Amino acid sequence: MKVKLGYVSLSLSLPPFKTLNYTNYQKLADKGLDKLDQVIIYNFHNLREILKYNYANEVFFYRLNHHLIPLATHPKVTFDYIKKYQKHWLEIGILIKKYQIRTDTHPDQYCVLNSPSKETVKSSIEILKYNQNIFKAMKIDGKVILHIGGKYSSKEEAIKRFISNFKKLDKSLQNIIMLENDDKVFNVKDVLEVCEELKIPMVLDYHHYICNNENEDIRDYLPRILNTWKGKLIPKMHFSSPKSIKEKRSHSEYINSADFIDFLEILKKYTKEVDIMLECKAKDEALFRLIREIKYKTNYKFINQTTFILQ
DNA sequence: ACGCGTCAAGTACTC
DNA sequence: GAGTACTTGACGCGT
Repeated sequence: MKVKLGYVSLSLSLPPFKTLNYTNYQKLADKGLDKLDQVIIYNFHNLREILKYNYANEVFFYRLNHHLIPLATHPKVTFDYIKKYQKHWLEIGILIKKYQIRTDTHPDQYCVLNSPSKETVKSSIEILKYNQNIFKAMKIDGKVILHIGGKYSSKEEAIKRFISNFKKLDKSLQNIIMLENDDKVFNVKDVLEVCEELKIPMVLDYHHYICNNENEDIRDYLPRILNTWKGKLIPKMHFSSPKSIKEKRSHSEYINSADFIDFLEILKKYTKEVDIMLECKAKDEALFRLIREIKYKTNYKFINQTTFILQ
């Protein structure tokens, strides 16, 4: 099995992205849009640096920070974040393609497609379109990873609403969405069934599976999960370690390498290839530490810094 | 330079 | 009912 590892959003070796929230934007009055422009230009620069850093360190799997363009989907702030920055988008897109970095996005908790509130669904669709727009502007095949959403007292109804709202989306939007099991409500079985019905890929989050399961054996589900990727893309999964036994839902700074290796040893019976996104507080440092430990503990054959093969 | 309150938005949980 | 966690913690203000 060939395994490629990735990390999320920020490198600890590089500066963070800048933001501008609505309150501060308003305080700036007519200078608000100028400030926003400065932040956006800075973030483009920062993202280019991160991509170069990834390439230099042979990281080929990366999740974009979705606050690259602050206030992009705010209902009261309208500005052109595509055409005006076309040159920047293309530059970023060219880097991503040149470096062959698999890139995805993961909206935050406000993107809830199955909400009973029409307004919430509407703004969630706006968030999805933002993601679609930026992928288009970069001319890359990015994907958005979503959760099913809230439970609202009935899981069944909540799932039905998700499916119904999903089917109402433009086909082009449907095509970029993948679903991930969450740590509280929608477990592996729930999400798998939805993915099978909608014929979209399922991103298995192993940490969420540990937090939220009905004592099912993951081995029983892996063939079906991997089947949702057949003929589409290399399967993608998420892995992280719990902060502590007490705070098991929180992400730890680093990956527990023994758990990770155990997981790989299970997984290798089911797929020839997988891309695994590590979700750790220590970001790329967690990735590099995990690699050091894997090299020490196993005889996996490394193709490059972050890609290896296990028999 | 640093600490603290705040931030557009949803949902679910604890106290 | 208020506070908090989720997440990508960053910004601005007061000291």
